[in-house]
Amino acid sequence: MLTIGTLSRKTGTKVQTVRYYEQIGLLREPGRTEGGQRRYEEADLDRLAFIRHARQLGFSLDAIRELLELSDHPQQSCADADSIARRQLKQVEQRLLRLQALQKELKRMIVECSGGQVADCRVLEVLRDHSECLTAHDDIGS
Amino acid sequence: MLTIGTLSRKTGTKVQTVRYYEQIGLLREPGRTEGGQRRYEEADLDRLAFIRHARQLGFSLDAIRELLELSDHPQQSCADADSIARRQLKQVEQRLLRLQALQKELKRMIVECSGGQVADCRVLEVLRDHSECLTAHDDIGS
DNA sequence: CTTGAAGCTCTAGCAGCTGAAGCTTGTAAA
DNA sequence: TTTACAAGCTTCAGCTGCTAGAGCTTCAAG
Repeated sequence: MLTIGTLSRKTGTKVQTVRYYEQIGLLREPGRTEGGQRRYEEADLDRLAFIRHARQLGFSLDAIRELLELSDHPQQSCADADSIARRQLKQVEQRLLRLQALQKELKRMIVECSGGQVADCRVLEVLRDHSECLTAHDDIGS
Repeated sequence: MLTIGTLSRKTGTKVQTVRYYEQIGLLREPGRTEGGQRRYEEADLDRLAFIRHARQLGFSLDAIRELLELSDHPQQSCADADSIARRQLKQVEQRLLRLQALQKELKRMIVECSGGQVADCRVLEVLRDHSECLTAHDDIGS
């Protein structure tokens, strides 16, 4: 019999977020006290921990839904879970490439301006003139 | 006299997005034809290009607002622009670290499951058991 | 003069939460 | 047993940065 607050504390999830997960169907509707407060079981804690862990690894809620679906049916082939993880890895690697490009660009922008005026500011200059850009960055970095 | 479509094409911004930038005050309200269609000048194109470029470098719209504010007042010291860029770089570097950790973790998760069943799936196992995690990842990776 | 692309406004929706208002319940100490 | 107050509840709105769609009007070329 765990309160929502306990779940929240044990998993580092905000109380509202727990309720939100219930609302979107990631967590089941738990039992209630007579007064209407939620009371959870250990299994709910595990499930929430699973969700949070997956979120920390960057999985979307939809991907997590799939993963939970899979782990609820242990007979199936695990190829699906594997492919979800691979998809995820691919995304992460793409983001890494983009961020590395941005890092390079930003470092290049930041030169000592030691009291100079905005008119001569390298930072603004680089932003103003895309052609100065070393890196082809055509997508919005997230 | 540029149409919104021209601006859109030249900067790779969706038409809706241009109107959105106007709505939130990043772009000025342009002149209109008698029929009510927007007509822009070259300066608007430059400003939009600046905005898009900054977005591509990962600056938030708020940061961009500040940068535009600065570049509109060329007398000022450029220390502010520099510090915005540095802040941005710091953020990028933090994200990089996180993503690198995630990449490591995901790679570790993905082992050949060669037709195995979900019950033995490493991917799900790792997600289920946080303690298997090599990396301390306590924040949500975006 | 007609056609069709491109423009317009307005509204709603996406992910993934988060905060606040205003109320009720649970629990532990006095 | 009463009372105080933390923690729960629901509902709604808002965040970022767009994007899509409905349903209409305007512009420009042929």
